[in-house]
Parts: sequence; C-alpha cells; structure tokens
Amino acid sequence: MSTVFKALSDPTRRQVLQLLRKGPASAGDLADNFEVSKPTMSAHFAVLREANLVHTEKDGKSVIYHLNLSVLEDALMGFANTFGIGVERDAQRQASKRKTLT
Amino acid sequence: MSTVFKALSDPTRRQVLQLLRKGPASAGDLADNFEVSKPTMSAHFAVLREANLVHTEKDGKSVIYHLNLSVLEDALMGFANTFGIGVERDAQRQASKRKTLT
DNA sequence: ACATCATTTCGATGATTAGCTAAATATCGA
DNA sequence: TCGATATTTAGCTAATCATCGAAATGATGT
Repeated sequence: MSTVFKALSDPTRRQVLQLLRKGPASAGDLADNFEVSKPTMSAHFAVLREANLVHTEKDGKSVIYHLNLSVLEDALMGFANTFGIGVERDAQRQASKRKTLT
Repeated sequence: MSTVFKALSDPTRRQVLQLLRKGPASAGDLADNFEVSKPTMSAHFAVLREANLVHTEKDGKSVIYHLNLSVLEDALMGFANTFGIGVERDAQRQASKRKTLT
C-alpha cells in the first residue's frame, strides 16, 4: 500500500503509467517521452515494478513494460472504499475487488 | 496531486485520516494513537495540511483537525478515472467530480 | 568472436524526509 | 501575572531519493 502511493507520488512515474494505458511499451520508448537520463528512468521503472504496478517481459534486446491495472485499481479503490468513497457498480467488479491488496 | 499521494505514502498519515473519518479530533488526541513524538506528529499534520487533506480550527488551547473528504475523493477518483477505474454512480456524484483537481 | 544496441547496475552528489530533544508560542485558569 | 497545558518551531541526525555519467550485462547480427 505504501509502496503504491509512494510510486504514485512522482509525476514522472504517474505519467509512465498513463503512457502504458495505451498498451505495453519498451523501456527505451517510454524513456523517450521524458527529459531525464535512461538510468534515472530505469530507477523509476524499478519503483513501479516493486509496487507491482507494472510487470515486464523480455523481447530480444528490449524489455517490454505492461501496466498492472488491477493492482492500481485494487490499491486506489481499496483505500477509497475505507472512506466510503468510490462506489461499487456490479457484482463482478465487487468480486474481483475483494481478491488482492498490496 | 503529487502532494496528496506523497501524503498518502506514509502509513501514519493514512491512519490519521482514518481516525478523522469518525469525526474531528485535536492534535493531541490524534497523537495519542501513535508511538512517535508529538513534534513528529505535528510534522505529519503539516504534510496533510499542505496536501489539503485536512483543515484546522482553533478551539482554546487545542487545534482541531477536520478531514477534507472531498479533496481525498477528488484526487483518488480523479486519478482513477483517467484509467477508466472507479465507476460512476449517479448524476450528482458526476457533477461534483468534475469540479476540482489538484 | 566482435561490434552494436537496449537496459540495468555502480558510485557519487545534492535534496528531501522522518525522527528526536529542547525551546518557543499561545491559551487558559488561578 | 504565573503556572500549566497544547501545539508548533528550531536544530540536529540518519536514511532515503532523484539525478547523473560511466561501466557492466545481455541479446542480436555479421
């Protein structure tokens, strides 16, 4: 939980997640969207990985990053729900919501 | 936005918000729930204040902290919505949701 | 085997953070 | 005004963080 919010506290990392919303992308392609160095981006990726907000897959020379949307959803909504925020829609969403939590 | 997630990244601060869910409380009463020193708690309160997650009211010797639930909701749901997470319930919630964003 | 490309690790630096004790500020009641 | 109570500020330390350039790792193609 702390690791997720910590990961989300950096604008660069939030934007990486936004980019991944459109689909998986390589470390290099992601990095091209930012001004900072590749080592710095690699560190940001590591934070996102440790928070389980992304997972990776190796493809030749490249490393492809995928968004773990369910982890983001569980953390955000799980926390919101303890405040009575963020409402429920249907039984299916309910069920998936009860499963995991970092 | 960053300030909110930064504030939420600390377990102590998250728990302070949880305590405030039951209603306003003084700095001292809140601090009594934790092991850390009062100055440390005061610093945590300052972080929550700067994120606008709480506001204060002076009552005699005490400072009363109030939860700003709408700020928490707007930040959490606003961000979640950009991922298609966190569904809508009714028109009224919709309208209030469109207003602010940190 | 070698050169190249993609990514991560290493090692360093300056900034920020959480924590503490001690001191300052503010309010109240006697 | 004095003393007690509630909270914050000041000053410090140790740990973590974002950032960099340089070096290491891993995979591909020649």
